[in-house]
Amino acid sequence: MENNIKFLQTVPLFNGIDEEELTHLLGCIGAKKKTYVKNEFIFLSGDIPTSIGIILSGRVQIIKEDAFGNRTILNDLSAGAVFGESFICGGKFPLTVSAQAAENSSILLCPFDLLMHMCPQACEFHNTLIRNMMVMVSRQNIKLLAQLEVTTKRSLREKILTYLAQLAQEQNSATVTAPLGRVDLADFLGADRSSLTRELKRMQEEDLIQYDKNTYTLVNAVGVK
Amino acid sequence: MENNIKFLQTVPLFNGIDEEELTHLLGCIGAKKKTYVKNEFIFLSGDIPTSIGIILSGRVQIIKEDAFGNRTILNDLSAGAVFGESFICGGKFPLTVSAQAAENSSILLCPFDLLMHMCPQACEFHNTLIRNMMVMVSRQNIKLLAQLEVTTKRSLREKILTYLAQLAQEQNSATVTAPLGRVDLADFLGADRSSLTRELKRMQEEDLIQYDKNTYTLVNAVGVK
DNA sequence: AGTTGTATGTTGCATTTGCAACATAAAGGA
DNA sequence: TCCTTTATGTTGCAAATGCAACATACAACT
Repeated sequence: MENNIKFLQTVPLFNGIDEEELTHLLGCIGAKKKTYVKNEFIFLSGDIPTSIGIILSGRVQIIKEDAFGNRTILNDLSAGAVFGESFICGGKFPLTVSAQAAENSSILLCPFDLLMHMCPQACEFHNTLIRNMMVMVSRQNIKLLAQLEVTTKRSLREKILTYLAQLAQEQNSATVTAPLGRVDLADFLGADRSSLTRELKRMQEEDLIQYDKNTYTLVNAVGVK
Repeated sequence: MENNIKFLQTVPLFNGIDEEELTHLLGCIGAKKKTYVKNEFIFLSGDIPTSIGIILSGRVQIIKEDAFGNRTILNDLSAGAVFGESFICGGKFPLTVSAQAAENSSILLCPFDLLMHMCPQACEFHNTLIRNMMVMVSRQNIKLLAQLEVTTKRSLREKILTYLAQLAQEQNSATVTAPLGRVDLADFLGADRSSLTRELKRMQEEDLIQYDKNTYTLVNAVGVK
């Protein structure tokens, strides 16, 4: 666990909390390390969570599956990311989404339930933790708004362009590398995979974009160099 | 302002903060009441906000407009609601959305910028405020996830059914009243208004739903009475 | 009541899109 | 290396959908 502590100190959630405090905290609440194989579910929609998850290594996707088997990827998280916190911090809501290991992953499960709901005087760094959490959830919020901007677009082409424009802004380049393959990207956009490929091809033919695998270049992009 | 204090005490953000503290707080940070006429913008996309808004009366919509003039309604808020907080609490991000008065409204603008970023020892109730904010932003997060569930649906019919199912769960009834009219609902679903009307009509013909104005009944709904 | 502006309903039409089915390519394991 | 699995590309087709244009209904204001 010791080498994990060093890593955990770099995680935004534990900003401003020193090594001893962190060691004490994790022991005190009974955090447990657990490994998951690819495609294994970490949290399941419908459960009432008591722990947040912190990714020590690997990759986790937050997904939503409906009765028809349609899958939507809501988030794609890598080492250092925290998940499940909204449902804990909002006050014990049943999960409306699932967390699934996108590859073999090592997760630290922290029973934050008590921590978030007990009296604020519990520990001196308790308030720091809540403040960090507020910042993280707020940013997550902004991220969700960005995704909504994509998914509410009326045509697939607009969705693709909006998504690529967001990546371009993040990566500050008109040539961007998407973290998702075709299957996952289609799920993210809320579209059919074959429709996505088809539209990408059309857009390339019309010289709107150029792409190879998961690298895309916006041609005549405005606002980015 | 006195009668506003009574009202503000009922707002979740100020949970656990008593009248004197609240009066002091608002004076200290320089909160200002301002009125807006219908359709007036309160916050504009691109601005870096320094205040959060609290609705004293009226109705405010959080919207996103793109270059083509497509408008998406991200949220529809009434008295007591707070907006703009994610961009303050996440750490001074430029707004990616706008806030617009949906009817004549009275708004309390609270310069929370400093408050959220200054040293935690500022006031004794400062930590209460941050905790409240964390809970609110987390819930907002869950709400955004619900909206994503709707907008990522692959067909308009599924979007409508998902939206109505969510309302049915909230209102615990198979007959629900939507807070949005056709125009706004179409924007919310990310669809064309005429397509929405057409699909609603078809669904009624197929006896999936029944509706009149903004009241909808799910026929053969599962999970609700 | 009359006027104006906005919300809503309706319809034809071209286009987009999901869906299914199949081919090919790439990746991972035995 | 071979085999299996998964990802990706391709295409035909029917259905869904955006769009434009217009009619009607409703609400607000004078």
